[in-house]
Amino acid sequence: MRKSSIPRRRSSAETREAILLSARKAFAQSGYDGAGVREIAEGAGVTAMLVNRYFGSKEGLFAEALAATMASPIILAPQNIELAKPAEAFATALVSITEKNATPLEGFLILLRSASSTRAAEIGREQIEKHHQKTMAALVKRSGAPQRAAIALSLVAGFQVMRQMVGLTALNNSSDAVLVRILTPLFEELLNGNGDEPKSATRKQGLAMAKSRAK
Amino acid sequence: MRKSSIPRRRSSAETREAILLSARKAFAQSGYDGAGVREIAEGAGVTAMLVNRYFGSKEGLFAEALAATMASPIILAPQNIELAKPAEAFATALVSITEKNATPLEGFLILLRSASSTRAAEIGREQIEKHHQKTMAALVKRSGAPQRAAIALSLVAGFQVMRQMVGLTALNNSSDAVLVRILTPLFEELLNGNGDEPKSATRKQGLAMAKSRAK
DNA sequence: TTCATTTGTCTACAGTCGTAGACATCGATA
DNA sequence: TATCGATGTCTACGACTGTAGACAAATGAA
Repeated sequence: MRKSSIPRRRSSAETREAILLSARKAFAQSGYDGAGVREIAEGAGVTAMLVNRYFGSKEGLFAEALAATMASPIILAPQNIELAKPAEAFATALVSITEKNATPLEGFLILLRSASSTRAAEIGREQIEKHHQKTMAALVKRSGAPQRAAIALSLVAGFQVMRQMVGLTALNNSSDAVLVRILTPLFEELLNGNGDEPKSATRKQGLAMAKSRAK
Repeated sequence: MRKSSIPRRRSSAETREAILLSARKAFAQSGYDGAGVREIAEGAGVTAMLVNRYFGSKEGLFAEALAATMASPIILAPQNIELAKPAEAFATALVSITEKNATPLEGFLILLRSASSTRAAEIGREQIEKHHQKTMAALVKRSGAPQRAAIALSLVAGFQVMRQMVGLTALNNSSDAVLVRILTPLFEELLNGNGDEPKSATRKQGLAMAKSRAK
């Protein structure tokens, strides 16, 4: 029986978790090919071989790390899309999440940076489409167009890429408020849709002229 | 004197061009780390060492290949942004360019797939910001906000990533017309801007809150 | 204490990478 | 024909990679 408060040097679960955490960081930063097993292991305070002992192979580790990342609530802040002003909440969440020293949206980062590896890309697509269905369900239901949700996802991914991966100076040197102000009407347009017009009370001030053109 | 129509086995310029072309393909498909010099050389019908002879190193080859790709007119179809309906032209160009069997927007692909390598990311940022200035100059000038241009660029990049790299089914299975219809008002919003309001007095009350949140 | 199980490390191997240096071959000119 | 520069290949090296197998140490139960 385990009554001691100091188990062994480490419990199996703790080590697993430490490796997964290190793997998430490393994959997000360097991609599937770029992140080395030795480097991941060092980040978790273990040896490279132990990683393979726990996850079978690097591929297995990648699948688990990506799944864990996607499942975490940080991505897309899905709890916000039910608010009264979903577009603004969406924009604010996206901007704050991609702030300079903020934790990256690991899911997208891992996915994008690993897309060059064929096997990793397959795993990634499965994960993102599964997650995509979950988090964007409300959005799809409202607009009735999965393409709309997909394009919203594209904007989120692109913004994150340009701000966190590429590091465009125009995005890094400007205040959050400016970015939110630009992004909000975009999300509004995406959330409300323009093909079907179920709700008229939704205020879209800057959108009137945009809508007139879109037939 | 060179009167013969058959020069040598190959002229220096031809070989250079062949290597660059092969490198663009390889980098777009596999990223900086993923593409090997031997593989690139084989695609050009030469040996790996000749690549280094022409470009000094893999890093030098990457810089030139990325510059050549960015300079090619395919990316962002910049000639269209001067049309009467720039937003719609922009959306149409983006959708048609990212069609299933279309030539990928190599510039972005190379950039994104190579972002894991630190050195490659630096080169890429330089290139994209240089190109960004050129192609988006009109857009920036009109809206007066470089952030707006950067976010437009984000949307373009994200859309391309999701359609060509990730291969989201919602984007691949839908008709071009639907995608254009969704994208057009977004570009319109980005092109027209709302920070400086030249034409309409519609103000934004949602902005205050956004600004208050983003400290 | 004794012993088996868990937790972890060390060494090594086969492969790939970028690339340095020596060597080969062709084309035009003298 | 003889020669020289341009064009290109061959071999090899050191540094990496993922991971297989043998070994070590700590833990809990007997």
